[in-house]
Amino acid sequence: MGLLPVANAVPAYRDEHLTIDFDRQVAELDATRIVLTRKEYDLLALLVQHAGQIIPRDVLLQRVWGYGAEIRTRTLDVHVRRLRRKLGGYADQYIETIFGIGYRFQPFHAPRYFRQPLKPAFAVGA
Amino acid sequence: MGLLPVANAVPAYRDEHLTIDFDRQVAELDATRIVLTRKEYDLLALLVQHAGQIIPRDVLLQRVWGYGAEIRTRTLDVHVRRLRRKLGGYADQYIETIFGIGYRFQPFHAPRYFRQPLKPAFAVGA
DNA sequence: CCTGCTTTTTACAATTTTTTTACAACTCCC
DNA sequence: GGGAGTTGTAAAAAAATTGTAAAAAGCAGG
Repeated sequence: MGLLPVANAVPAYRDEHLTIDFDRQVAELDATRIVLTRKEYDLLALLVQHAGQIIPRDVLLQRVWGYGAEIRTRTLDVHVRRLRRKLGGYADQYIETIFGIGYRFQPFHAPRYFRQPLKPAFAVGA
Repeated sequence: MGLLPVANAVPAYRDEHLTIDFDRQVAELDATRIVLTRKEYDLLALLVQHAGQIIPRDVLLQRVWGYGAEIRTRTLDVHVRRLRRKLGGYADQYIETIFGIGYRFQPFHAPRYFRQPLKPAFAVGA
């Protein structure tokens, strides 16, 4: 008699502060539910499901919004901002901006992003 | 044991204010019978039998009305409204709207679905 | 075919979410 | 440091969803 879609059970994401139940589409931060709108959830879920990987803007816009490369919009930035707010103080720990490329979700303890200088930059003195 | 075997005895729902006898298809609010039409009862029963779970609109329309995804109607909203009216002052405690998804019945004391005010994000660092 | 009740539709108001806009702030490279 | 390009942000505008009252449509029993 199972009538509610419980078909494909995707394992939840969980770390020290954040839990995301992909089946129930529910997120918790420090054991308190954070209420996400659909787009917010979709975006967060996509990022978290690829934790540690940089996801380019155009991929996010394609997967969450269905937008093609020709569309110019700031809605991704705005949604990232709202997500970050809802992630409270851990926001920048979790969602990194990869300048010129896109965004990356990192588990709480993961090493942060540092851009690789193109030149070896050995000039120590100054 | 029981001299009068009850066919399929589904345990009734019961909380501080509301009782629903699924076998007799009868509901009581604060010990007073509330008269429900068939559709109203079907809808309430489905929600209550999955108390705590969000049930999407399309699932409700499928299960109670037999409608497929292509049908566009407001009858679900109207029935929810009438149910709420009959649930008196507890209405919004019991039947939550999950925007963009569907509805959820919550037992009287269950934690509610509400949006916490996004506070200005305390500096979390140690 | 009336009558009373239930259900659905309609039309619009209210609410919530999403997108756009406009500008500030930032990054990178010269 | 300066400038072009990118991202952050608040606020307004637009779009989508839900709430509601009232009319219309169905449906049984007489």
